Amino acid sequence: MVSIKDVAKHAGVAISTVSKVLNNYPNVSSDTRDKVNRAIEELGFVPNAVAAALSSKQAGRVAILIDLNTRTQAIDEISMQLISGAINQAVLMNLDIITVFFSMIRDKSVEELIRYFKSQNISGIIISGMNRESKQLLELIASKEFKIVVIDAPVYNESTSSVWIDNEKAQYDVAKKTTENIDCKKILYIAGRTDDYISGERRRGVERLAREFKLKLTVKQGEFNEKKAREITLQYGKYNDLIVCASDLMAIGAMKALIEMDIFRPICGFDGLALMGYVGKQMNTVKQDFYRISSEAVRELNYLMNGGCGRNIKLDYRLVRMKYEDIIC
Amino acid sequence: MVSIKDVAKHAGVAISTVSKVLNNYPNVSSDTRDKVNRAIEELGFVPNAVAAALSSKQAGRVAILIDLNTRTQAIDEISMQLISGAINQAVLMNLDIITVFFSMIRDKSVEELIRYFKSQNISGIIISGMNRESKQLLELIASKEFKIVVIDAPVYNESTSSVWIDNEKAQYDVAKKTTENIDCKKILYIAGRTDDYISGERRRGVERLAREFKLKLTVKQGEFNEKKAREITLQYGKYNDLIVCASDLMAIGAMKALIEMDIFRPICGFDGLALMGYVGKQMNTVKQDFYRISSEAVRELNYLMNGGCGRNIKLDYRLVRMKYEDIIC
DNA sequence: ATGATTTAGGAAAACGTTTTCTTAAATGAT
DNA sequence: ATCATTTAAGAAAACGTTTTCCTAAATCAT
Repeated sequence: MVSIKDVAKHAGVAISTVSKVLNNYPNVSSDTRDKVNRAIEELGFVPNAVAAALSSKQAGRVAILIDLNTRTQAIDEISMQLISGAINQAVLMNLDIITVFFSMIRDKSVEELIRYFKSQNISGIIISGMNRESKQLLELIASKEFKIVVIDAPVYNESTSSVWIDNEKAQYDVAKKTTENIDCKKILYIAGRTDDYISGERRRGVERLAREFKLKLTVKQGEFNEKKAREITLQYGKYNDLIVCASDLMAIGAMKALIEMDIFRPICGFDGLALMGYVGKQMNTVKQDFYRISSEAVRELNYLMNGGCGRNIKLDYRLVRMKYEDIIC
Repeated sequence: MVSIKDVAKHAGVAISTVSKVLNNYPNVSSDTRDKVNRAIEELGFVPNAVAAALSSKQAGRVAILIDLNTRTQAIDEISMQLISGAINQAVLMNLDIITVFFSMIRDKSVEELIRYFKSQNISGIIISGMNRESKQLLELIASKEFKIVVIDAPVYNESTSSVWIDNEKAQYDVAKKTTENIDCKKILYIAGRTDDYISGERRRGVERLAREFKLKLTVKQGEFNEKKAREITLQYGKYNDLIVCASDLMAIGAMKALIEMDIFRPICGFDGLALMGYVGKQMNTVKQDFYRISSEAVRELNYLMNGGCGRNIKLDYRLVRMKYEDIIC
């Protein structure tokens, strides 16, 4: 392996000079710079990022945590969007990013998590999908040992930021919009996982709607689970005028149930998955731009790691009607 | 940051002794071992993997290459399966794995690719989805600078292995099975991307079937693109008795076309995506176990990196009829 | 022309490990 | 009891960088 030492010798300069050229330091004459660059070229030298990371005490790496265990189509789509957004932004900002998958760290204690991050020189973390599995992550966030950006949960201290959309308002909006064209007295709400932060928010949104318009609201726990949503709909669907689901996946479950029972009820979902383009029915939903969300998260993490103070970044969403033609590319 | 030096001082031993304890070297008395372990405990010491990687000249890291640019549902699902399988296997084998996304390296020359891998201390690579974007990767494979496992393309030299399923036979099998219950004289085959290795294989499979059973075969290039498959089906679907597609996604496109034209033709797909459970129609397809494929790839890479010689690992597939109940979990 | 300031470039320490030698102590064989 | 062998543990070099400090030369102001 050809090292900086070889380059220095070949160019007839000191190691430190090569390093300065490599890192675009000012105090190098263009003569020397050329000489060094020529040597680099001739020797095919590639700087070793591992050594550089060890040597420089600078910030360290950024990690994005992705849940690998929840195996559903919907999660695949969201995860990949999050990953894409984060990586592209990181490349743009020249950050060393690493994708860490939950299965690698699941069931580990906070200490072990911290261990892992420390051992990997990770000092900035992006966390999405805070839920019951993430209790440890919450502890991690509280510890202030790292700079952290949380997606969709406005919990923060000075070393933590969050990137989120207003789930309460979004749920309200999409449900309201769907009621507008129909005669709606009774709403069935299929809620998300009880201990998910966003579940509470969304539920409050539909509750506010019911209150404001004096609608009868039935709330059932769907756990973000398609099958469960189907069962709930089979049981309660026909007694309601509208079925509001806290996720697209559950909306699909509800739709299947309606088809089975051969009745029609309007449904609305939440997330704006491309998957919705494949289910054959149109549906109102809240389209979240996960790609954008995680790009923003990376940008915010960079801000934190450069000494910025924690804050909440609110992003917008769009109400859309999903159908085949909207999605296919 | 507490380092091995602090541990040594605290335990009253030399640095090298701590290192020996850390790496379970034999020549350490249990007394010393205990002393060191106590110090590690008390100081909350976490070994720095970066430093260790720099110091030890050992094998280096494993990378799995995932394409991030082809933005479709199907790819999301396959990618996530590949990632899951690889990561879980790597954790099991205690390998340091890193997921590298194509967008980070796309449009870069082979030299730059090699640069990247070198700089990241990567010496083993898993490559999937060899196609026109991957020409550079082919060069990389030829270079023998790294140990490489290619998924679904049996190209190898002594430092390269491949993990694959018999695409020719699988395409033959699924198409044959679908013909069995119908009166089939004419087949429309919607092929994959011309320069994809697997496309050629699959095409040969259906050609063999046509030859053996004296069927009229019309082959059109679908490019693994749903929209294109839809268009092809709109144009040629009604003149054929069976539509065989080189991927599930194209099968979905074909299905949409049939629905639009309000005619029925049996269709078969390829891949066994969970997505197929959402499209509302049953379809025969070839189920590939991508999770298993990439676990095997990691195992094989480990074998190569330990001095093993390149070889082909053939995995099996299953013919399945995909429908809602099969998929939902 | 002189002294003060800037600048280019080098020497060497540091980052946190692993690994190779060495040495002193402990054990074994006679 | 002596010498040979094994064993535990430490010293120090190495890995490939970055960074700090220093020196000599060059530039500037007077």
